[in-house]
Amino acid sequence: MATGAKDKDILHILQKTGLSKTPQRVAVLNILANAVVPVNINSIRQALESKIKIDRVTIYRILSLFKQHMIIREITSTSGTNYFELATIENPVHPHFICRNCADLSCLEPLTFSQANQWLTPDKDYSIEHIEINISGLCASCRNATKLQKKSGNK
Amino acid sequence: MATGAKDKDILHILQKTGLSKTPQRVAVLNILANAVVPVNINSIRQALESKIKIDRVTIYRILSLFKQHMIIREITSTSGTNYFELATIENPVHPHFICRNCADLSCLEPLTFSQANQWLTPDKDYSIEHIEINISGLCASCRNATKLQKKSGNK
DNA sequence: TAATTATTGCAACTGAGTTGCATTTTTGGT
DNA sequence: ACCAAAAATGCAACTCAGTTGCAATAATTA
Repeated sequence: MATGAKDKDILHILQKTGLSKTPQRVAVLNILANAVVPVNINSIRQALESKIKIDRVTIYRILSLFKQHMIIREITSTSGTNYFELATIENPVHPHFICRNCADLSCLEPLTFSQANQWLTPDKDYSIEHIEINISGLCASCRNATKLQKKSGNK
Repeated sequence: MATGAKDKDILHILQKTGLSKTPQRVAVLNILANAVVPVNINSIRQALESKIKIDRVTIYRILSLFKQHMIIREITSTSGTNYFELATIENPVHPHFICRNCADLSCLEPLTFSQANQWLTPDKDYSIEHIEINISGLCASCRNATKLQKKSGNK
């Protein structure tokens, strides 16, 4: 996202959803709103440990709450921990790329829900609520690093 | 898949990849080859506990090995545990549907790797090796159950 | 068949995510 | 601004998936 969201915007989001605006929630939402790439719990903790007292359980609960209220989306990753990103109209559902080497997660070109929905719905016995597209391989930097390693003859 | 794979086919797969054919590997591969839907470790354990002595660590190691040798694909699920399915030409990469209520996983219409690749590749700095599309919502039976609950006034 | 190599089982561990409960903080009415 | 009720947080302890080290066992080969 990296929209440079201001505190005013953050408070507005919480107010709109009827959630009480505790320092912890504001802080977590701040991180999510200013994140360039989706973040996992560890990076949230790390970013907050110098700024505010917050327990990891609290972060889990806040993220769960935000997800319930559709403020954020959860991205299932193969790397063991899940990632989160702000769910706004400006940031629609899109595929993600996960490097199998460094486990870095990045966003790919967005597609609208209805596009994806239409594309892969043969029948409609079930109801589609969430589409998640995860792509893995090697990111540019890991790819180059691998090439260099091969050239220099390292393992 | 449910291709009704015979023991002969199973042994052939192992032989082709140069893996030694231990009873444990044959047993696990048998389950995967005859599974109608992708299976997780727990269902593999359950299916095998009356047939053969096998430790859960061994199952993890066998699955990891099969994945390395491209015999199977791993499906990341939001339900906490991952699923596995046979990776054959007859069973190409395809989206999966996970019910948010009962966590049942089922397969949707397949799409070729190149279709998906072409569709969502804006640039090619990174190298795509694996595409995973997970869709969640309510499956037909959970959807109906929910409707019934609402009608009868239960929570 | 013996020796080498690979595989399995067991125990113990790590790390993500959850739960119960006491304490603290918000909130809403006065 | 204050106080009671309700909600949120912190802490400890837990569950469960997946991993690691190592000794015991089974498969391969010569």
